[in-house]
This record gives sequence, structure tokens and C-alpha cells, in this order.
Amino acid sequence: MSSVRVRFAPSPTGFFHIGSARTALFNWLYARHTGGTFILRIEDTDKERNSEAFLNLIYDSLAWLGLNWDEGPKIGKNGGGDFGPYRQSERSDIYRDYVAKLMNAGRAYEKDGAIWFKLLGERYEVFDEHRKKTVTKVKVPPVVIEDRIRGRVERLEDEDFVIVRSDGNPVFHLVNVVDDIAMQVTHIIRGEDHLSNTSKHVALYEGFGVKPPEFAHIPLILKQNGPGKMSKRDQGALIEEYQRRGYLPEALVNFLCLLGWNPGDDREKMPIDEIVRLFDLPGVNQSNARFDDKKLAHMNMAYLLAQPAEQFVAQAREYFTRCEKLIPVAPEYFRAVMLLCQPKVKGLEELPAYTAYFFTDDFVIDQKVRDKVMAKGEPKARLAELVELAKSADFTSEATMTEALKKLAESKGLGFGDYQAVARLAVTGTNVGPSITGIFHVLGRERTVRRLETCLTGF
RNA sequence: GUCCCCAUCGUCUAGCCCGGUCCAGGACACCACCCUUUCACGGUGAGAACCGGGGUUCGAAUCCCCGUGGGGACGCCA
Repeated sequence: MSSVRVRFAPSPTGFFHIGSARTALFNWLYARHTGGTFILRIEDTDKERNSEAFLNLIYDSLAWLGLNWDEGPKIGKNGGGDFGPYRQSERSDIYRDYVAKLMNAGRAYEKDGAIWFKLLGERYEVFDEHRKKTVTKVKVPPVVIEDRIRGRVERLEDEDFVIVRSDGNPVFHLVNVVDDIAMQVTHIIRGEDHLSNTSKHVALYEGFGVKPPEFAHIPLILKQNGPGKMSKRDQGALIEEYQRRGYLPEALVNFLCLLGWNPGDDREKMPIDEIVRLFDLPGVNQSNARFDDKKLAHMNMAYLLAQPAEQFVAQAREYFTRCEKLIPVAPEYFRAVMLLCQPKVKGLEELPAYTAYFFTDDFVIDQKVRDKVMAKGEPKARLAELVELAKSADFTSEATMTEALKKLAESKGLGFGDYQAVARLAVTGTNVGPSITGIFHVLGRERTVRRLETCLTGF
């Protein structure tokens, strides 16, 4: 195990979204790539907005994405570690000690009931037009941030800032830095929105007399439509939504890592082991990336298509169960239906509607399609021929059905196409779906005959 | 308003660090054609970009400066 220690430090104050997931992912990838340690730390110092439900959502989402943590709150196989507790709400004593250190060193003072971090330098007052008030500034040299992705960044941090609120609770900047020191974090990989906080953090490290860790500020994910970064309120922003809709986590992870990182060549679909092997900080981009749900859907389809048969069936079953669409049928029948449709759908969420007619005779008939099919050729005659065929044909496999239907068409001097549309309408009610002979085979003789006859009778 | 970051097809991006092999490559999306049993998948092809202006250089997508545009931060939120 290398000495690299990275952390993902979410706060349970809202839904877990794409941006957080990618920050977690990049940290996880870096830890796995370097053989280091991935720490999960819960930044729950905002008592007003914390919720246990959001906390559980973080655990669930990370687990679903496969981002296991080595140290952190102990959940299942994850967690534990020598630097706990890993919830900031349980670390008050530690913060108190560190604040005392600053006080003793003359680097913190009390004002208005709060504790402020003290910058070293000559003080002067100035009126801030934007904030409409007079503020005390300190003459200090700019803070230098050596960022692994941005390079050298300079920023002036010239005002004292609050580190402990008047209610006694420490603020983000303080606890973030204290915990990173206490947990011996070596690399801080976080969103670029934190870049301007970093000058405060570097000042605090200096105040504690500790060399800051490596910083790596990754680009932000921009919302698909409209301006600005993606937030939890945006369309498609929530991880739980993808989970609910039956997206494959591998696909989402693969898509996410390509937002702001690339392997340096044209490869896109890669197994996670390969991504771990290739991922490194120099490969991370500097510019923000716009979220594209079409590309994600495509990635999901690619993964679905490549799924081994039994795994796909299991996933389909789980999805049907979860959204209460599972109709009690023989497992072999369910399996046959799913495998017939696997190459046809873009996602698991399409499956229930796409396969509905396999599970009920009372399926919806698309009237537009019906009118169209019935208006062309001699659908009634074809239907009658199909009924006879279905009564006698060999339903053993899709191939035997195809053979039988081809033979019928040939004997009438017609083509496969002359039967396909009307047959499909009769047994499925639509004009889209898998191979019609595949449907016959899966449906079996009894159902096929019944549906063809019903349609014929309905003329 | 101040400060910080960024800038290649509509989108994600390769190329940029180490200037010439780039009249800029791939993927998604879009369009056409092929395959075909409908719809997809797949295959082939088309259209589509170096933000603008200055410099440096024999030569710049690549280096420098300015402008513009995009993003972020300016809380006793995280």
C-alpha cells in the first residue's frame, strides 16, 4: 500500500448528485491507481441542514457505484480505520484542541462571540462597495497554491475569517483543514469551485505550521441546458434517479470518468480495472464539461448489450420486481422473453413496456398501426394462412419458425414481408419489436394461435 | 463590482507541455446509404471546430500578450 491518502468529504445536506459522484470517483480512482487509501468523511457540521436520510443516500449511492471506502463510517464491508471518528459531528474535541493551538500561538482571536483566524501583517480599513460595509484588511503576500491540475495559482487572502461560529460550531474551512491534517490526507482532489477557498485553507495550514497536501482541482460538470454548473435540482442530476431507472452503474461510472478525464487515446468503453490502471492526475482536463444524457444512454446500451445472458436476465428480473411490473410466469419464460429483447433496448427501463404483450393477452393495440397494416395487401388472407401455419408448425426454436414461415411465403409466391407486419400486429399490437418468428417461438403455439385467431375474428 | 480558473466540431474529447507528420483524429447526436422481417444493433459515408486580434518564428491549434466569451468564488453554508 502506497502512502497516498485521499478523501471524499460530502455533507449530508441534499441529494447525492452527478458532480459529487464524479468527485468521489476521481478520488477513488486515484487511491486505487496508486494503491493508496480512500477515506470517506462526513462533513455534517451544519446542524440545520443535515439529515440522516441524505446520509444514507450517500452510503447507498457510493455502494451502488462500487466506490468502496477503506476508512470511514463503518457500513457493511467498508469503513473503520485508525483516524476516526469519520463524522465531523463526532470530532468536536479534536477541533477544540486545534483551535486552542491557534489561540495559544496568537493566530486566532474572539470577536462578536465567534473565533477568527488571524492573518499576519499590517491592518487597514477599507470600504467594500460590493458588500456595502467597511472591512479590515491585512497586508499579506498572495497565497501560492501549487495545483496538480491548474499549475501555480496565486490568490490574495487578506481578511481574517471566522473559524468557529458564535454558537460554538466550527465552520467548514477549519474542520476541513483540521481533518485533512489529522487524517494525514496527502492529496485533496475536489471540484474547482473550491479553488478560491484554497487560499484560506493554505493560510490555515501555515497557521498550524503544517505543509499543505497536494491540491488537484478538477473541472466542474455544467448543466445540459442553460448556463451554470449542474446542481441537484437539474434534470438528470441525481444518482438515485439512474439507480431507479435501471442504469448499469458500470456504464454510469465509465461515462462519468470521461467527463474531465480521458486515457489519452480514443478509447471510451473500458472495464473499471483498465480505468484504474490508466487514471492519473495529469490526464485530468482543465476545462468544464457539459453533461450529455444521450451519450450516457449510449454508454448504458453498450454495457447492456455486452452483458452475459444470465446476468442480464437477473438484472431485468430485479428491475421488474423493483418497479412492480413482474407478472408471475415461469422463470424460463421470463428468461426467454428478456434474452429475445436484450439486443433491442437501450436500457432496462424500456423493458416493461417493450415486453408487455408477452405477459398478457390483453395488450394494447395501436390503432394507427392497425389501420395501416389492414389497408395494405390482403391481411385477412395472410392471417388465415398464419393461423393454419401456427397450428401445424414446429415451435421448437426461432430457426424452425423462420423456416416454416419462409416455406409458407414461398408456396404462395409471396415474401416474408407480406406476413411480418400483420403477424406482428396480431400477436403484439404494434409494428416494432424483436424478430416475429422469435416472438412466435417464445409465445408458443397456444398463445400464438389464439392471438392470430382473435385478430382474424375481429375483421 | 473584485478575485480566481478555463477556451478544438452542437456535445465529450485527441493533438498543445517537447511549434512543422493536422487543409485537425475519435465518440455521442444529426443526415444519407447499406444490412434487414418491423424497430433497433451493426457497417459505410456526409456535414460539422482550432473564439477574435496582436506578437514571437522560416513556420503556431500548439509559445506570449490583450480582448471577448464561459465557469467559479466572494456567508458566523459546505
